[in-house]
Amino acid sequence: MTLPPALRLPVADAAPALLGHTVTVGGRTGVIVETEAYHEAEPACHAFIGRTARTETLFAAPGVWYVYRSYGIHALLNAVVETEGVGAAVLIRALEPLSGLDEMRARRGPTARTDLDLCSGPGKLSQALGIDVDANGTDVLRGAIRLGPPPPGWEAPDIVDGPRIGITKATELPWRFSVAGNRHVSRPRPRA
DNA sequence: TAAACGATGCCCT
DNA sequence: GGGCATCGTTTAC
Repeated sequence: MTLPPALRLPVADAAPALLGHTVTVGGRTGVIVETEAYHEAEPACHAFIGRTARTETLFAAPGVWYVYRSYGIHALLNAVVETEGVGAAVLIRALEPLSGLDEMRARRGPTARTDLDLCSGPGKLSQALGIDVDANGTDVLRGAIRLGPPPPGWEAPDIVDGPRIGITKATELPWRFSVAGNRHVSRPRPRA
C-alpha cells in the first residue's frame, strides 16, 4: 500500500481529490462523497491559533488522521494533508455505505430511519464506523481506520462546491465539495 | 476552578 | 425547513 497522492496536494485540491476514496474500519467500508478543506492560514481552521496540544496532529506529515470531539458528543474525522509543519486537513463529512451495512445500522441505532441516515454527516459516519477520538494521530494505511483508493468501477464524479457548514469564520471560501447528485451527502444541493 | 463554545444531530412544525 | 438539546475541551481568570 502506498499513500494516496491526493494527501500531498494543497488542501483546496486535496479535498475534492479525496472524493471517491474509501474509508474502512473493521468490515465496514464507505465511499467518501463529501469533504471540506481547512488550512492554518484561515480562521475557521483549528490550526489557525498555532501549535497547541489540541492541534499538534494537524501539523504532522500527511498520512495520519486528525480526530477531535465536537459539541462534546461527536467525533469528527479529518485526513491530515500537504506537508509536515503545515496545519492542513480535509474533513470527511459524508460517506456512501458500501459494505458492512448491518453493523452500521446496529451502531447507529433506531434513529437512522433509512440507509441514507447511516453516514450522511461527520458525526454520523464516525458512529456508524466506530471511530472515536482515541484514533487521533493514527496512520491512514496501517491503523484501525484505513484510507483506500476509489473502488473498481468508480468513475470521476461531477463535483459541486460551496460554502462550508457549521462555521462562523471565513464562510466566503467555497471549500466544501460533494459528489453531484449523490443522495448520501449531509446537505444536498449546497448552492441550490 | 469556572465559564464559554462549538467543523452537529435530532425532533418538531 | 427551522429551532434547540448536549457536554467534553479549551481558554480565561
